[in-house]
Amino acid sequence: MGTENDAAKRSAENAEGESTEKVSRNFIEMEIDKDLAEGHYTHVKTRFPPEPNGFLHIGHAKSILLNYHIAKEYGGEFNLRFDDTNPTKEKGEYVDAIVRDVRWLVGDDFNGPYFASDYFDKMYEAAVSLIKQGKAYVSDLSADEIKEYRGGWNDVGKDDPNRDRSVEENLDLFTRMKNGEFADGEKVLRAKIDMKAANINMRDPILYRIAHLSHQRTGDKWCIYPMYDFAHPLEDAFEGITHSLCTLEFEDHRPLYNWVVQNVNMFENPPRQIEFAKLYLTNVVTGKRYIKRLVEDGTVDGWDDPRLVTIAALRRRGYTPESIRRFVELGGIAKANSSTDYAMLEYCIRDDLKVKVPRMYAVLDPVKVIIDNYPEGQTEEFEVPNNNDNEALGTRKVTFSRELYIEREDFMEVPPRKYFRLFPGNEVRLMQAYFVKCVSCEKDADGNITAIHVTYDPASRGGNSPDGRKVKGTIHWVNAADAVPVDVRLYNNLIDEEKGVYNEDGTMNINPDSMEIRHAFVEPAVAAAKPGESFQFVRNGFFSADPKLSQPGKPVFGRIVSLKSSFKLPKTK
RNA sequence: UGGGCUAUCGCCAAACGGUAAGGCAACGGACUCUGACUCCGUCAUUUCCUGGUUCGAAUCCAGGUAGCCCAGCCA
Repeated sequence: MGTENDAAKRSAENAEGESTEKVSRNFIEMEIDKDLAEGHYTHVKTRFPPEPNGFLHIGHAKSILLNYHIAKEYGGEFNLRFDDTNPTKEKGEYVDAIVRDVRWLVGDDFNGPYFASDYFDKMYEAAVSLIKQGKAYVSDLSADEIKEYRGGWNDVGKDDPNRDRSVEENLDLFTRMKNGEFADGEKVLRAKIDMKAANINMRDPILYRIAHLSHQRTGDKWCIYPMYDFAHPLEDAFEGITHSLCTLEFEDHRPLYNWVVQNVNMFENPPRQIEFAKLYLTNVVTGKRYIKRLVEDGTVDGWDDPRLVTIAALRRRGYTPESIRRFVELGGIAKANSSTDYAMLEYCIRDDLKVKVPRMYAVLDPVKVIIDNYPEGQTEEFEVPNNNDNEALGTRKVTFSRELYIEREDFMEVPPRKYFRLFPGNEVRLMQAYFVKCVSCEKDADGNITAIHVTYDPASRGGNSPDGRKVKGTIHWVNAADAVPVDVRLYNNLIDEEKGVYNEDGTMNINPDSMEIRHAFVEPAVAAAKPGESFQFVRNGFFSADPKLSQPGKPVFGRIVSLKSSFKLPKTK
């Protein structure tokens, strides 16, 4: 009966991957094939290297899964490594959140987590090696001066006045930087490359800066911290990464990446960086500072608000790791900037949950139905399948009696053409129960429908009439006597899609109606849901008991995704 | 305006000189105890544009055009 679909079970299945036959190889696979064929590498090792400065979102899922699948495909390894080289931005709590997200997506099938900060000693040695080779020097220039000396796109840079310091002096100065003899910003270590390079990254990039800050993991051991462009290639190389997959904005950094791994003289077979396009979704907020603002101003109730597309939010909403993997897989890997339609994500979760979860009855906007010719006080039970497309999900009993609830939108006093549901004189099937025919309705003083009167055909018990009579409409219902009231949240896009996400002035176009709360009636089996448990509410979509909102014995449901529908009610009111 | 990258259906995306895959979306229709699912069908004579090479070009060449990224002691 119960569906024990918990994260642990999902994770355990993660490693297998879907059996989707791929028609062609992406450009990264082709590059790796070539590397292997030409003998540049004998194996493959990848990594996902987040900075622990915020929550991961759907875009990161692409990176995680790409790196993971590439490694698995070639029988290689996959590392999770935190790029924690800047203590001003990083927090330990993000480490835990990120590990949880990665684990949710790929299970325990990764090495690590490792930390860039664990390599600080070796990075320091690498810097010393560059200094000794005359390839790095300590600069006295201020940040502003360095910026000025670097020059712009249309001109070349000027040499740093300290560029030709002796090795001895550089060694001494760098040691003293490390020892804390200088204040923040007073000195930096720069690579000696080419101030005239067209690629600005190569104009003597900064390797180390001074920051008298306590680091999450290394405490006060260091007051100098390596810059990304120096640290990252080294981290990759230290770990024996072969293919360092990153996003397009780092293309300009690749020459520097190569310069570092080649010039520190520590690696005989250094890694190679390959860039791919980020995954963007249409009309969603992924920017950390924007999400932060939404959290802070209370527009959403945290980084895992189900309307967000952080991995934590998707998980809370009821998305499965399988659906995310499928989504990423369908999107493919390429170098063209693109924005995937949100409908693709919705397709993936519907497709995944379709046969996985039970299909039950929940009436989101209830109106009472009275079966005039059904004996008062009589009750009967129907045994109904939990999922017509998955017998393994078993059956359950639903009780039926004279008074029921149905959806308000399943009745119309004056129906438009092609309306198959209940209206005076029309007969419909109450799902799995009986045919009923509408006789009348009651209204309050304002004209609102308060009850609908029908008669039932006892011969149609179970939902079919022995005389072969057909009905065009089948509607779901719950028994008024034992239906359980629960709150159900319907989500709409957080963003006003007409206007797009961002405005020129940095504000966002928030949809004021991104959440509707419905006081619904559900059948008892649904009310017994455990947090995180998902269902299809027949004709209403897929729903999950929100783990953050649900209390023991009192679930609060959120809609993961609606069902597709080709039915459009003509405009009324 | 210098450097880097990218342009193939509404949205992703294959095709690697041999005559435009596939998915999502959409739209028809069949089926249906979910207006869902499923199933069938439609959906690029043309690949940003203009020339050129070739028996043959989305693929090669030349010249344009458009978009994205880069001037942090962020990653």
